[in-house]
Amino acid sequence: MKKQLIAAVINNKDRISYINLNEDAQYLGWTHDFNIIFPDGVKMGLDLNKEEDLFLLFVLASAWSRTGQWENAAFFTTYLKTRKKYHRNQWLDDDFVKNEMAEKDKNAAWIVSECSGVVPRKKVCFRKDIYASVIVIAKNWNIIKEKLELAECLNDYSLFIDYLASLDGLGTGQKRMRIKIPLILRELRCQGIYPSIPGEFCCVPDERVKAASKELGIVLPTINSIDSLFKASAIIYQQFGELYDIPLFAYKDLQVFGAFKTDN
DNA sequence: TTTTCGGTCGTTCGTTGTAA
DNA sequence: TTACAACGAACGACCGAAAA
Repeated sequence: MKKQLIAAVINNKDRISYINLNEDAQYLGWTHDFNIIFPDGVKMGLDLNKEEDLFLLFVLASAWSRTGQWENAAFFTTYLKTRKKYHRNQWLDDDFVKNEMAEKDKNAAWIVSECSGVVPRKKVCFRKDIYASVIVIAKNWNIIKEKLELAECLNDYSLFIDYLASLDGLGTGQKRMRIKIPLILRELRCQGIYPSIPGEFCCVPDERVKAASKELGIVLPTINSIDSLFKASAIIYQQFGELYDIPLFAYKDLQVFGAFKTDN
């Protein structure tokens, strides 16, 4: 069953936007290529060597750390990238943020109409509460970078994880970000920025992934702490290795395509 | 007919409480 | 301590009714 799922992922890499595999079926990361294409033909992606794109990675993770379809977070990040709204100073300016919030619906409609590649399943919406989170990232940006570098130096990523998980307001309201922290680590690992990040830290056990795990009989702990989060991540990594959580995330989409059938 | 409004439902989190 | 279920927050999606 697991082998069939992995085979389905590899065989359908060109049909599903977020399955970014190279010729050797090596996973390149979600942000390597969003498969969202700008009118000038340029493809949306993040180059995490660049500071502004690294900033957007955190924005993506925080935006994704909320209810709603993943396309919302992806298009929000795409919008910020194409309009060059990825400098921390912009987000420390109240008027800039107010203006962004006031025009969020217009901007969401605009970016979807401009781009091709990914067809959102539902109407794309920029949630009004993500703006406060971008401000939190901007305010703490220098420390975030320091913690990341320190973690790499000491080869102890729990320093970075614990810090990020302690920041109020990266989730909805004053809540913290948790479930998408492994996404940040995975992208940094996949793009070779910090290759020493253990793969066990890199799998996201979100609702889609948990539901697929359950159907496949992969038992994950209930996630209500950093500890249980990374326990779940490690189990997924054990199962799918360098494909991380992608097979589980893609499970339902592959079934819809008829690319993967369950026996029962 | 088209647009706006209002209420309900669904979702995906993080947190809290409880029992093993 | 650890594991798990239940809860509540914070939205958006959806749909039908009312207004324009």
